[in-house]
Amino acid sequence: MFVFGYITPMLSQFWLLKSEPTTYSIDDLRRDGTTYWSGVRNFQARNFMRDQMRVGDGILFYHSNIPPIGISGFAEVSRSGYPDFTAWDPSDGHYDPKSRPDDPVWFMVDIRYVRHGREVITLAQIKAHPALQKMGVVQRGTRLSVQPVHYNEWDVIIHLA
DNA sequence: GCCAACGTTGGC
DNA sequence: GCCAACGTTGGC
Repeated sequence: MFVFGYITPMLSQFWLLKSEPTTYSIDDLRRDGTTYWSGVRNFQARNFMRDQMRVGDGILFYHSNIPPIGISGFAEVSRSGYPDFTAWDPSDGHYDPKSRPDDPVWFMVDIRYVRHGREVITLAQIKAHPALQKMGVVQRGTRLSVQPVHYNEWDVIIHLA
């Protein structure tokens, strides 16, 4: 746990964020250092970002769709939830006229790059690991792009990576 | 490219 | 409130 410098790790929370690497990859995050996690248009995922994610929370960065599919690296929350301004821009692909600056519907957080994994922890590895069977990414039909991760799962994964 | 599962929309 | 149709997600 000292990887992240936490004194009391149980006070932190852990999350998994999905991204298609052709859209935004762990390499992009390393280059940028930090980024805002905009464009999430799912209410449950929004609620996690708006209400629960806190500065310092650990993030598993997951590459979806394009092999190698799996956890490619680690990040942390660097700013807690605030309105996703891309929803207000008609020229943005994630524009949503129901969200307005005086009454925002969609929220985002900022995240900061921490490190790459030594190699991608593949979905196949996750599926094969007895301690990781409850993770959203291995449960049928769970498509949430922002999901909570249990401390025990986080612990297993950082030791794999 | 296929397709199952999901979330949203809109008619009623 | 129900539910069919539709668009999207995301593994394979």
